[in-house]
Amino acid sequence: MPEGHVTHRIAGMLNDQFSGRVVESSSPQGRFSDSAARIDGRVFDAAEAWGKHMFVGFEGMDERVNIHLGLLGKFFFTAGIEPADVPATGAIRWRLGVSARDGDPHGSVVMDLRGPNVCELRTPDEVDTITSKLGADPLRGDADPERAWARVRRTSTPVAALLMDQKVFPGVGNIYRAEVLFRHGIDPKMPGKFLRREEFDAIWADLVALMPLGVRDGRIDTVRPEHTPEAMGREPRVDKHGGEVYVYRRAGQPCLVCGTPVALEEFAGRNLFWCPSCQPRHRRRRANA
DNA sequence: CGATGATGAGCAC
DNA sequence: TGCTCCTCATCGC
Repeated sequence: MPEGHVTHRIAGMLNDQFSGRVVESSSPQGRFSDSAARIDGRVFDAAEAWGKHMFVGFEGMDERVNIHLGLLGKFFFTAGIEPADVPATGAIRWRLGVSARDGDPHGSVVMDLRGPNVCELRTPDEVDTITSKLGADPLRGDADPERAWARVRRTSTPVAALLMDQKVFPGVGNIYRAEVLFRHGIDPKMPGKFLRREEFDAIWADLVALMPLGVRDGRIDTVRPEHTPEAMGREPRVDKHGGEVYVYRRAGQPCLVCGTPVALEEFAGRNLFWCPSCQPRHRRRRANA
């Protein structure tokens, strides 16, 4: 259930909680037996996030475990992973590839990984290959927006597709895509080459500002102060995705800004949400290329 | 109690 | 573009 904020949030939690600890690892479903066996009994070193990918390293081991949650994967921790819940001494246990039928993590089991797309060992070269194919991650301090702009400015690909392209905006997923386009009043179907530089800069700056809030809070909130439930005197959003948003999964409901029903269309196999009024169909513009 | 869909993405055609 | 894989809450009968 992850966009990049989840990957970065969990990498931070692992580093906070498990640094220097001996990890005992199993793969109850057998799907990730190789990875589990390789790290079993090793000392956790550090986890690093790149977009939606995570790399988990152990002392004395060049390879790292590459985890990608896909659409359905999720981490579970004992009782919210407060320090008090992690046994102070001895080995801690991770279960890589379990289901709800195996029960929630308990006792010395402090972390479960359910349903990830990927949980594989990677050599340093393989890690480089993966990360070199990703664009500049707005959640990484060293991210250079010129890499994304170089692609955006010269393609007829719609911005809605570019935002989902991990080679351009790694870590961005369906929620951040819909919300950032809404926040800047941009037609999702606008070709990248029609995006003005100042619009691109505003989108990039917004991702750099918004995504860390998702990392901090563990949910995606994108509404501006004047559109919060308190400010508008409306009921808060109740669905379990949690965050207060403008258009994501609000098809048919009135736009929080103008009241127009939020639109929904299947686009490249994914649900695309937008406000037809706040994000009017683009007029042809001078191309950037 | 089966069907559905969902914050993803690689691959075949 | 469509199929595939993964999990499980939610929905309709």
